[in-house]
This record gives sequence, C-alpha cells and structure tokens, in this order.
Amino acid sequence: MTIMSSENIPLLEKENLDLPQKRGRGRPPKDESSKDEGNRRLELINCAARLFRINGFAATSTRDIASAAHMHSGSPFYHFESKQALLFEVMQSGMHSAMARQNQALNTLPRHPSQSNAKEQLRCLIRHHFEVLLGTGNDFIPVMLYEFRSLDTHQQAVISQLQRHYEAPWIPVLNELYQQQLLSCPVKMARLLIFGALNWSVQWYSAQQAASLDELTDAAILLFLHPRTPSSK
Amino acid sequence: MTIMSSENIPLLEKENLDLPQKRGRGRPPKDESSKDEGNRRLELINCAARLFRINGFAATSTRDIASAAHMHSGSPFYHFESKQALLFEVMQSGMHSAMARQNQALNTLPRHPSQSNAKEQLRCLIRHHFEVLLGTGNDFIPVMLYEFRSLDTHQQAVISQLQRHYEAPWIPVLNELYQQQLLSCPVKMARLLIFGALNWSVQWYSAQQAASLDELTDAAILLFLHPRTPSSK
DNA sequence: TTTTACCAAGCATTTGCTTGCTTAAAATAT
DNA sequence: ATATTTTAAGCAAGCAAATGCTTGGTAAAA
Repeated sequence: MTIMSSENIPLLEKENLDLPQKRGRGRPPKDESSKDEGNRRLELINCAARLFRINGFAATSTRDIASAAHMHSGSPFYHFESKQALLFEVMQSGMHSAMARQNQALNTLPRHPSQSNAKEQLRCLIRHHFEVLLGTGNDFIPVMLYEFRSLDTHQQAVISQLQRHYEAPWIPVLNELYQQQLLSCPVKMARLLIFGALNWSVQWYSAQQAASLDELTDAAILLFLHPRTPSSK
Repeated sequence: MTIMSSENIPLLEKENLDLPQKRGRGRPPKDESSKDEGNRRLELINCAARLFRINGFAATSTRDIASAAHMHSGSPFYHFESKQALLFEVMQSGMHSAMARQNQALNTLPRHPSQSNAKEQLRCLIRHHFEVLLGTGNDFIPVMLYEFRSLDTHQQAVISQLQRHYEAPWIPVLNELYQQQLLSCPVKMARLLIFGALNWSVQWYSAQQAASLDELTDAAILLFLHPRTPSSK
C-alpha cells in the first residue's frame, strides 16, 4: 500500500483492543496439537503470500504484513532477516507444497498399465496445476510466477531449480503424447505454451461466475490434444 | 529500484558532462523534421515503459525515469500529473499502437476469398501478437499485461475496453475455426487459453538463443489447430 | 511578452530495518 | 517442589534513506 494507508491508525487506536497481545509476548505454550513451533512464522508467510499476490511485492510494505499478522511493525524481522527473504520463503514453501501434492496426485492414477494412459496423466497434471494456481488459499505459486524478478540471482537459481523439478513429470507424458500424435507441436515448445495458457488463468479466473476447475481442465485438453479417432475417450 | 540504487550518483557526478542541458532548458526549436512537439514527453513515456517492464511499476521510482530521460527528479511532473498517470499513458499509447498495427496486418491478407482462410487469419493475428509482445522496443504491452493492478478502477475500465477492441477481430476467426472443426475447444475458453499461452512468452522468450517469432507462430498453430485431413495446408 | 520546458531545492511521508527492552513459558538446577 | 536461568517472541521507538510530488524561478524560442 503506497499512499495514504490507513493501516497504522490501528496501531494507535486498537492498541487496547485485540491487535497485539493476542498470544501474549512471552514464549508460546508448547501444547495444542503438539507441533506448534514456527506457528507465528507460518502466519507471517501466509499473510505475506496473500498481500504479495494482491498488491505485488514492491507495493506491499513490511508494516502491512506485520499488521495483517497482528504484530507491530518491527516484529517480522525477528523471524526473517529481510523482506526479500520472506518473499523467498513464500516461494520456496509454495513450491515444495505444490510438488508434494503433484506427486501425490500422480500416485492416485493407475500404475501405468503399459501404455496410452498418457492422456489421463496429462489431465491429472493439468487439473492439479489449476488447483495449485486457483485453489482457495493458494497464493504461493501465483506470487512465485509474478514476482520472480524481485529475487536476487542466487534465489532465482534456487527457484528455477524447483520449477524444473515441478515440470519434470510433464516431459515424459508430453513425449509420449507426441509420439502417439495426440500432440502435434514439438514437446519443448508445447510445454512452454501449455504452461503459459494455464498460468495465465490467474489473471482472469474468478471462482464465482466462471467455470469449475474440472471444466477448465476439459477445455485445455480439448485445445491441446488432437484425437486421432473421431470417438475419443 | 529500492535499495542502494546507483542511479542518483550521476545526478551529482555527470552534472557537468552530458546528462542535463542536452537540449537546454528553454523552449525547444521547432525544426528538426517538423513535428517535434511532445518530444520529451514521448521520451519520458518510452523510458518509463522500459523501466516499468524491467523492474515493475512499484519498484521504479520517478527519479529513475527522470534520469533515464536525462532530466532532473521533478521534471517529469511537468508532463504528467502523477506517476500513475504516466503508467496509464504508457498502456494507452501501447494499446493504440498495437491495435493500429494489428488492423494493418490484417489488411495485408487477401480480402476474404469467401471462406476458409480463417487459419491464415489466425496465423496472422498470432504472428502479430508475438511481435507486439516480443519485438524489440515493444515494452508497452508487457507493461500493460503485468501492471494492470496498479491502475485505479477508472483507468482499469478504460484499458479493459481497449483490450476488448484489440481482441475483437479474433472472435469471428475463432468462431469459424470452431465450425470448421479445426478448433475443438469452445471459443470463449479457447480465446482465454490461447492468449495466455502467447502472453506468457514474455516470461521465457529471449531474442538470442531461442526460436524466431515465425517459428513460435508455427508452433502455436500446431498446438491449437487440429487438421482434419492428414495433409494440412 | 508570452509560452514551453525545465532546474534547484526541498517538504512530507513512507519504507526497510535496527536497537534495547520486556514478558512469559520452558529448561535446568537446587 | 522450588528457584533460577535460558529462550522464544515480540513490543516501543526511532533512524536513515528513498519516494512522490510541489514550489518558485529561469532560460530560450516564438
């Protein structure tokens, strides 16, 4: 928030209400579903992801993030050494989560009964990617896609590596579809164009009013894959 | 540029070299290829477009823009009432230029010899859109695509209107391709996904090393259109 | 003498981040 | 069981720099 933000007024007004002191300022109790460590840190990551997605990295101040997490302006720097490091954490944790869920989704498919379930594998990958991009509360990957340039070169290298891992399962699937002539475009280019078509959906998709993620997936498959027989499965 | 920018050092160091006083500070001469009016204003728009594209709107300071145009820090506000107004001008002029060139490109095609040149029309539209996105010095449209949220609601409405005009010629072409069954995906969805695939290219395309815009266009046509006969034109 | 195009200087705010302190729970020693 | 120490988590205040923008002046062309 650049100009005339009304976020710092609560720091003076609601100070005696509920903004601070929600969890006290001492050490947090260790009970409550065992693993409570890094809870506020995680809260910061979630708030940052949401704000970075809505307003962009440069247009979001650390004060905005702090107040969204019910903290005071300097407190985020106890958990993260810099605003950029927080962005980096958002992207990294988003990618790790997305990769884990992608592998999980692929494992629900029937263990390759020899051949030609490549089409179903692609459908699964696309459907899951839409989930990652558009699912409620999934702000991490959009932030990664649109704020890449705000990282330094080392961080960019790390994220690029994760992206390559994420995209790795797509390549054999696309290769097989190309050999089955369900895909007419060379694989390298097809991958770039397909990811573009999917990633761009964060620009126009709105949960209400528009199609479901399943319908989106069907449309994408229809656009990219060319059935050889008139009756396609 | 956020932290530790080295852009303001020239304001102190090169002050006696060539940065200011290049055109003097008085009224500019009216000669030099007649139409010189708005020349510095245009220079500002071009510099802003380039910087906005490279660093983003929020991460580009008006001082960066001024010094790129060989001006001092307050001078851009003689030509534009605010930084946001400058962004708006960048997008508007970019869209008008793109629309003019798109119509021009369409007019070079043979005047619809009845039917079925829809495929060639789509190729023309895609090829031109790649030019708009990736051509050298074309920073305007990428800025429009990636900084839309930095506009206020009224400006967004104006730009959306221009986008609709730009996309208008695509719709009858896609409709005909759908009826010819060269396109299997419903037109509304196809348009969104195709524009996504194309627009995303600004994220990965680099002029050296990669394919030419013609090759990109061929790949896109192969991906989106399904030939009915084994020998496609 | 009016207008165009800019400079020089600076103001008010915002921003990222730092320093020193406080609180309370957990760990450890008695 | 009690007392002490340690540590996680954050608050309060503020600094230095950056940023958007304003004001008053000025030089030169028309």
